Amino acid sequence: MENSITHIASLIGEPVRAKILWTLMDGRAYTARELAIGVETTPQNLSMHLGKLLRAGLLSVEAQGRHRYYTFARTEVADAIEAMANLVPAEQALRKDMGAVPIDYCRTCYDHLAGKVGVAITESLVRQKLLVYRDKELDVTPKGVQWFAELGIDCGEIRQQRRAFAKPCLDWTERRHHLAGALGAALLEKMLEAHWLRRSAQSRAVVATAKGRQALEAYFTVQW
Amino acid sequence: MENSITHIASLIGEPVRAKILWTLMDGRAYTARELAIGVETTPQNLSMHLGKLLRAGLLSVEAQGRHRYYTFARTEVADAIEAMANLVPAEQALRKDMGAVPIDYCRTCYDHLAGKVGVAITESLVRQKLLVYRDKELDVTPKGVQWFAELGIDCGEIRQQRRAFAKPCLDWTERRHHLAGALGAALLEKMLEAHWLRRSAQSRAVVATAKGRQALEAYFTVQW
DNA sequence: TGCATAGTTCATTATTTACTGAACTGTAAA
DNA sequence: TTTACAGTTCAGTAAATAATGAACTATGCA
Repeated sequence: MENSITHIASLIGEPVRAKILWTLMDGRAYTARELAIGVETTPQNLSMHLGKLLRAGLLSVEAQGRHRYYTFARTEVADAIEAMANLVPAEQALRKDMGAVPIDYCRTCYDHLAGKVGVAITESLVRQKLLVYRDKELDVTPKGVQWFAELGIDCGEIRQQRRAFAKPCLDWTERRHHLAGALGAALLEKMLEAHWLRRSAQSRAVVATAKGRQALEAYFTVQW
Repeated sequence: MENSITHIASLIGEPVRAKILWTLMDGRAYTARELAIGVETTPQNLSMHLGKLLRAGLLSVEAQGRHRYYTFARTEVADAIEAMANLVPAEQALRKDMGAVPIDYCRTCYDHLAGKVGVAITESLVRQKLLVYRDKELDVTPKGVQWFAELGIDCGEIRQQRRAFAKPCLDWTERRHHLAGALGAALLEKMLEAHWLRRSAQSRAVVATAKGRQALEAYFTVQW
């Protein structure tokens, strides 16, 4: 019923719910049971919290058999959580609070690549002048358009999407930028498709395959 | 002591504190007493809440005689609150919760112009091809650079600033974009300087002077 | 000096809200 | 149709925290 900025902030500002949202930041859908594992609470308590997030329009559910899959209702939710994360002083470790495994090396951030590898790739693309900073945004160069096309990514097509094309996203662990937006999402998708990377079972960590390591070294000179 | 995304969200998610932060969104410094008026609580309760916001690094104080002036510690705080505001469903009125006077006509949003007038000005600049949307960002055209220069605003200089140059900010009341970022702040500053606009005493409302009305009509065809 | 004002601190009370256990619905497999 | 599992709902209880009243510090002004 009641809905306001206060209400929404109070929803995020509760440890169990914050952990739920934090888990969902990888962009995948989770069942209540799966969420309960990372969050460490009882199913009925979790259900109560999910209900609140649902009623506030932050999450959406999709029923599949006896499972109910929860995801963010819209990308703005991830944006808001990101904005809050950027308020946390750098010295303070985020994962301490979130009780997650140390996934600072290679992980996803909502739907794009983050962590040391995400930052390294982004910085390599800038160094190679395939991406450039324009004000506080990122943009592909003509050379970059060609480069992405070789990977099967059509920049013109991605630009049509409603969401931001390519924006720098401040990395929580690295405190440096990695590539976000539609282009960042497309790049991660291609890398998973090409079996360079594989998502791990329960966390936001991503592991590189043997093939992937070679490719990443060749394309971006990412040190392993 | 403790500091995390949960902690920060819970700080924002309390009605009294949310109102404090909301008041400070106009970018000005307020004393505890001034804040108590809009927030409608006792000084000692307000002091408690201000202390919490202070310790979390969201606010900063400056003592001047027996007055203590509170402001946002950094612009990221305003960004985070904005991100939360954008999560509130459109049908829901924000000011209902915040108990403010209806200031949807002409008001400031942190340090730039918002409300009906803010939106009208921004849309006029786009219509006149002085500003253009690039992906999800705004940019000045060569013609726009010249136009801003006539107002005494050096776009090249503003671009040097660390903050975003020109970004569209979703207006809470209008649900349409107004100009934010360094350029938006510079424009408001110039308008106040030229006495086109005058800030009102306690609220975020801004009133146009006779001179200002004429100028706004001439430059932007803003209907009064 | 004395008094009013601005603001804070502290102990106590009141209120909110998250958690617990038990009972309940619906789907899947034996 | 029986058992197991996924998930929710609903009581009561427990824990966290915001508000209250009184006492306190510091500045400004007569």
